[in-house]
Amino acid sequence: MTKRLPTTSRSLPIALIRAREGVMAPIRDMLAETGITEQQWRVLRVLSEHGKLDSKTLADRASLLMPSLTRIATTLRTKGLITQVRDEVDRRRQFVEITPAGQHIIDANLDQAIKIVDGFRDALGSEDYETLLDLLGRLDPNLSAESKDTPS
Amino acid sequence: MTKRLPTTSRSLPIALIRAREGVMAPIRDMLAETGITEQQWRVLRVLSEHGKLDSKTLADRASLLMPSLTRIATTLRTKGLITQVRDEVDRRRQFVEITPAGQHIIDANLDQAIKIVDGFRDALGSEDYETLLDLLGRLDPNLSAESKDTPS
DNA sequence: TGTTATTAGTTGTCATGTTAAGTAAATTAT
DNA sequence: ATAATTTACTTAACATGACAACTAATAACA
Repeated sequence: MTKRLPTTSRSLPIALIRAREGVMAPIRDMLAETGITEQQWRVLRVLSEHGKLDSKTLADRASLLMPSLTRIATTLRTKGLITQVRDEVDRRRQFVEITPAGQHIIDANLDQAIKIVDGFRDALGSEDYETLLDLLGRLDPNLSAESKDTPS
Repeated sequence: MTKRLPTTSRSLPIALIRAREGVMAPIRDMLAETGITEQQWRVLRVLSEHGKLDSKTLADRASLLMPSLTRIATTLRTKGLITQVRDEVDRRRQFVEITPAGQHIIDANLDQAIKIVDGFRDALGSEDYETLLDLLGRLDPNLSAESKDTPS
């Protein structure tokens, strides 16, 4: 009998997809009422948390590829949720900043977002929840490689 | 001080995205040489494992939405990797089956796919690897709800 | 039997993921 | 200082994800 890949139900890639789907569903539902997507929410979140950032750093922190960020930024700018200004020193770069309207969306949804996240922590139990985050982190090449800081 | 969402680095949704990216990257690289996408590979895998299936079941097992499967099936049929035949009993339904050419792609990449998957298991250690799959399963509504079967 | 509801798939639309190629500006090397 | 290279995006093209609307066929029901 030859080697076999694990059954789809025990396949790591598929397990990750399904878990992600399970987690994102309620978040998407919440955001749908606000009219923004999950990725747009992530961008606003990062900007709200870190303030003005250049596109590269923003893309990295929001786990988005640059082409995606370019389009998302266009959308968010059109919606008046962010502003973009070119760096006068290095004119290739661009800084992105959240607007009051954008911050308002964060403020209006933060509590519910926290509840959803807490719901998953409760469902797993905080111990297993932390274990899961650690294990997932070990699959992230950007983390497992440079074992560093990242203050909680 | 008000409540705050976890930092992106400890955010479950983002951790899932990044872990998925870390796992899929090498698999995508492998498949790129074959000219098929990750989703197309999943479809072929499921068909190879379960034989002829109706679209609904296939979509479910490959974790794809029906609209996506419709398009993927068109692509795979064009490439000659699957065949589709209408169910003569219930003419709404359609059966999908892998062709020898499709099976050939599976055969030609299975060993390497196994190596990649085993690589992650080794990296985590088989104990943590199983723990991870269990925890991910608990985030999947389709599993955590109907705690049943799924023989390994 | 005729109407209605349900089911299996398809199609349309918009937003992203992904990769490749293109642009403009800054940096390095000769 | 000029050419080659690198960097920070942007644009293009194709495949999916997600959701809504639509078609065809079957099942339910009055």
